[in-house]
Amino acid sequence: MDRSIVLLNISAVERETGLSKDVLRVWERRYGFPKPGRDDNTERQYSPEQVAKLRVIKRLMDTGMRPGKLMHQPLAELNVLADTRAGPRREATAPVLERDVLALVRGHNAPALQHAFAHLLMRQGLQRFVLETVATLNRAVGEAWMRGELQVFEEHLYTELLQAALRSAINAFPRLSGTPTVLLTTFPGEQHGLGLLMVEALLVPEGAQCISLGTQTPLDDIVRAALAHKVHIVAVSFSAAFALRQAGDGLSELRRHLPASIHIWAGGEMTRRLRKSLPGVRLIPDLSAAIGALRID
Amino acid sequence: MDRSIVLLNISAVERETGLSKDVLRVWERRYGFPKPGRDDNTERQYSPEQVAKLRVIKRLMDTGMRPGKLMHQPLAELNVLADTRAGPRREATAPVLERDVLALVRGHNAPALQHAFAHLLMRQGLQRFVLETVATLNRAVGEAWMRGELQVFEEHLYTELLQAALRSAINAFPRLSGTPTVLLTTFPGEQHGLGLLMVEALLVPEGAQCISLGTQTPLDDIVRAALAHKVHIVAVSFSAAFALRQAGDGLSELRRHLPASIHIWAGGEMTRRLRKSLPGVRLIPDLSAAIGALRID
DNA sequence: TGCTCAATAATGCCCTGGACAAATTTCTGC
DNA sequence: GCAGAAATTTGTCCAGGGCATTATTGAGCA
Repeated sequence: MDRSIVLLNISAVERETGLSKDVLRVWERRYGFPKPGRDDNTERQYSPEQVAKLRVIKRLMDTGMRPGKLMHQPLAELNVLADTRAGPRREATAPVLERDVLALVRGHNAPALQHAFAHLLMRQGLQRFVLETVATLNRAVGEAWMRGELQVFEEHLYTELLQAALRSAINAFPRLSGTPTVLLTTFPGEQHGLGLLMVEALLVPEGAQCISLGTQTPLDDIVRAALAHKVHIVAVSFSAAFALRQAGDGLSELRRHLPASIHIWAGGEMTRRLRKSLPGVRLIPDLSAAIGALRID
Repeated sequence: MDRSIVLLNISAVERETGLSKDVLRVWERRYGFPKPGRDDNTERQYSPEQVAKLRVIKRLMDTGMRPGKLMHQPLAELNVLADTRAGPRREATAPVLERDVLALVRGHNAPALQHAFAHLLMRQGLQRFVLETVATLNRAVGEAWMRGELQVFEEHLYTELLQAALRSAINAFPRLSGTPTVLLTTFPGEQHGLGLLMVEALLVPEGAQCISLGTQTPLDDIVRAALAHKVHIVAVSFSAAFALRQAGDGLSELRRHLPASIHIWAGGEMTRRLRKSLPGVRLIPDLSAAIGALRID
């Protein structure tokens, strides 16, 4: 095991940060950051520190901040910003629970974490678990990550075990042939599937029949699937990181290609940043809105 | 709902085909395909037909063919190639089963498909289900897709329901604190998680303790996770589409950063195309090899 | 002061065309 | 028939320019 510093080339940085090569190069030209070293062949070589800072910048931008302001701040300043941004901590809500679960994540105690999820789920029931516990925990995990208190792999383990717990619980419900039928998926480029699972977990107990296509379904195929399965609602989920523009364009496109009788829901963190209104698309900025929407649509 | 043809810009094609913008542009320059139209702003606008052909080309290249040979063939020729490539159909193995399941997929009968998976799983047991049924079905689904007999959304539904079935079954096993401990994940850029789930489904009944991080864990974090969880084996999965070069580099890097006492497994379709040998990395070209490796390592 | 609309700045994405290294295939001499 | 050299193929990177969209600022007005 050697300690040599691992330098990353531009496509590795693209993969790891979600920032395109074009953006990385244009930032360097315009802002002077990141200014990677060059290898023998004059190709960019990014240091792990640069990548770490880029990740934080990306995360802050996903909450609506602009790169010009962030680029020259030292990492410490960025963390302060992140803290401010996070808003007041709601200590009262469920601080003990959050702390306990975060402790398990940080302690790398997979069995205990799995057990904790199962336990909470049983005690609260699926819907309450999602609405109260999961929503809160997700926020806590996101904020901890932003403050640098959580490694990427720790977040991965959290997400993975949570997904496993939700999926098992959903599967335990008998598959009703009830109404309405909801098609769940994300657009190409959006790889976070936890949101889909959470929505499914809310809707299935309401008697809805959910058909999930997983993540990243091409637009054409969403349309085809909606028609083939004769669904009443198409629900698309977006994480905070998803490009606003793509989302807006995609949703309009979807609206144009689906018959008016099929409702479109757009949910997830990103939808709170959407400015322009999308006629014929129902925004579901928070999870509880999903259940409400179900009763209307 | 309008019928206007949907043209895609270059980044949409990148997302939908997995071919980078650079590759799309250089193919156009070198081979004259794809030659998209241009919009008012002289930006590339790809037709759905071009994208469909690109998808087939990509899939053929993932089996080892070279672009220069494929680029000028009409779509029909490519499909013939795909057929040839697929090798002799093993009609004898489980043709009825394959046909039945494929019929359910094509009939968009989600409840029946879910039921079929659950039924087969119960009858065969988890390991046999994975080794015999799932492996065969995956091949059949892949080939059907290549022949154009399956839509993307149909493949998505298949994958999604299969994953749900596997996850439930895995969850049903008591989480043993047994040995060895195996860390499962994929490299950044590899978003197919079905392989991970299949390996987990094989190992858990053997008494191994599996910790899955899901897909796309940065290299550094794989190392950190392996150390934090004190695992004996790190297993990384690659779909056929994964870039050979990246895989090789990444695995060597991983080997350099992990203590020698931790074994590294590389599995998935891609590993069959790997040429150069990777010292200290065990290749698991097919699933049954995983169980064998477990008994050795 | 507060508000609307226009001017300005910030930002992301696309483009061209050149270069090079790694991998693969073809050629050559034995 | 085969090892090794030469040629070809292929993916990725680079520089630097341009433009459309979005956000911010400023001006005029109620």
